[in-house]
Amino acid sequence: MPAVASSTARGSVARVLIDSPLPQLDRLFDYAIPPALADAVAPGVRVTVALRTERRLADGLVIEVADTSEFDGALAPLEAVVSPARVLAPEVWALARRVADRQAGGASDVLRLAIPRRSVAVERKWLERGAAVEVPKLAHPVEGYEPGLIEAAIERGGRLALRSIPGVVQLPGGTWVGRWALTLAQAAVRTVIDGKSAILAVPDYRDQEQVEAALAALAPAGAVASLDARRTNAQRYAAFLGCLPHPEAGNTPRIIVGNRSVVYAPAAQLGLIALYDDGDPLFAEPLAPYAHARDVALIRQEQQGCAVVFAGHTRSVEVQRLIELQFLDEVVPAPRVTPKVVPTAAQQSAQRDGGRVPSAAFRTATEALTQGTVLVQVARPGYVSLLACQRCGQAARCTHCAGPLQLASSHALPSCGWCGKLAGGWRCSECNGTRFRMVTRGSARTAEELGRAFPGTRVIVSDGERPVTHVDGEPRTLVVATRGAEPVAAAGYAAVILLDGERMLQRESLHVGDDCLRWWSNAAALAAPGAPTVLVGVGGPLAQSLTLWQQHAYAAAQLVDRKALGFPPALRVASVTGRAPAVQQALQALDGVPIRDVLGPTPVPVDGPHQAEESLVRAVVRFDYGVGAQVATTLRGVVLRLAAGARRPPAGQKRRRPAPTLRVKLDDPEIL
DNA sequence: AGCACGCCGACT
DNA sequence: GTCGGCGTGCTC
Repeated sequence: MPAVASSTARGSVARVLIDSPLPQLDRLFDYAIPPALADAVAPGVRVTVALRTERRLADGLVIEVADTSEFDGALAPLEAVVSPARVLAPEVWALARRVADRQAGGASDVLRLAIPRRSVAVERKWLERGAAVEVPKLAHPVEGYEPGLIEAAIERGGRLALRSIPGVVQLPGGTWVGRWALTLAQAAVRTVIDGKSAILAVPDYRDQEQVEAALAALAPAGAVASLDARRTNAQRYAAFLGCLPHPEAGNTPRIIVGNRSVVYAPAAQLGLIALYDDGDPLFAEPLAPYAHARDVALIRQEQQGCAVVFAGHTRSVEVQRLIELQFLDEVVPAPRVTPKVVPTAAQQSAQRDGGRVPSAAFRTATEALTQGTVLVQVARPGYVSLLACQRCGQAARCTHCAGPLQLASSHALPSCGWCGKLAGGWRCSECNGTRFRMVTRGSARTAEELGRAFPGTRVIVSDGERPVTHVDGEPRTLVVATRGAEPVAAAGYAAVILLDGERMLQRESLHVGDDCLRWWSNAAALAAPGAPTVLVGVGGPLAQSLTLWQQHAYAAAQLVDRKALGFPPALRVASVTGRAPAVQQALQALDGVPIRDVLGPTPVPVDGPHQAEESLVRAVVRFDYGVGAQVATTLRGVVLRLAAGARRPPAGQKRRRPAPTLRVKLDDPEIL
């Protein structure tokens, strides 16, 4: 390759991050800027560079333009500048680097979430025309809280845990949205009027639609950008470019709405990041390095001094911890709004509904149906379902205790719901059949049953597959929705029946309680003022925190438990998965680090069509927040060393994809 | 990941 | 002699 001597001319060196998931390449490489490209090279532009040979080209991003290089060797020249768009803002780079370091991962993997794939046509249009950005003229106070409190926090870059106001509200256009969405929109509008951008992150697109509707009522369309994964890449890229400072138009504050990855958006003059319902598992990034949007928001708050707001009807244990550390300030609605929630026992069901609705809930629903629409929340027809003999339909029973057999997941052995024994060689007691059939009571079945129980009623089903976003709220209408798929009813529901509480609680997970409370609270928040919410068949502290609308009390109690057990978020965890020697090496490397303890290594159950030969083990490391950085860098070092030594199997052998030698996952919510 | 470099066995 | 096998190591 034509080597260029280390140059000392002004701005002649480009520091480039190579777009690669390889840990060995997760650092900056210096390239000489050929005079022909000097005008086009700037921090944040996409480039192509030669890697080791002229023929091997890689994509990269210019991080910095410098005068000299530390590299003692001849710098290779930049191959080309892909486009003049500066897609990586300096502050987003700083964020990505910090997030990657914290998660023991690579910055390129983080940037994949921050920068959409390039679309040439979209980019050309943007460069030619720019984006018409309008700023709302009228400031709206953030209503329903102590006047000026939230506005002041936004201005000073404060950190808030905001209890959302339950209920629904009608927007000037006529649409009804959750009251929480209006709060976020008002806060965001206030932020742009102050000359700063706002990022609003929501779990899914149905939440996003509500926020967008609320924003449409308060701000001109040009002030809002939507960056969700549901759009085509071209649409996302167009919205993304719209947030960037335009070469001619300059940068204007925006309101940027999206799902978990919107926390990386290139917001000009960032003033506010708000997350709604941060306990929703959708905020946990499933791609390496698995950074949670909540953590990213907190890092960005620290780096950029913007305000951060965690809003919702429930309180995640993580946010509760931050409140107790006085890192977040708690803000409650003023005046307080409390839905009317009544718990009821599961027994004494009415006859015609398939035995599902207790009489108290039945009476409530019957009465409410004359007034308006009633919401019935049911569990998802998931895997906590009962089993029956495939041949004769007889319910499958445990051979030891005659309890009902269940499936915990798609590929688990059936087990007894009472004694937990695995049902290995099960045979039907009636017909000696050996195969199962799942008996689920999904939303459709429930709808059918309820239709019979409430004659003359229109039944609308909303579930994950066919979600309904809005219903008109007319009387004699029953909405059967799986948890999380509840439509917004005009003027709010006349009653909300939370039907499958008991079944939802059967899932085994560290945070079933938190999840259930979140599902129930979000449904209860859709009720009309004064309309009853009936929680069926659940008692205890969980039911109490819902009926008193004091979800924070449950979170506080949970945190006490987690502290006692040494579970997150009382401390942090890292899971290390790989073949036994690799995991061993990782644990040895942690020898000098003051971690709490190590659980395992234990064999990882092999799922899917993988060969059992590649048996993997996993160890879980527990440590205090203070040593997080040390743990992350240590584990990253091991990943790096192993990556260097990793070799593919001898040629000619079957071509299986080489599993990553070591997978490190920090703060995995599914752990333990 | 790729790709080149390097150090041992069969060859025109 | 040297062509080319694939184990090793690096990428400005």
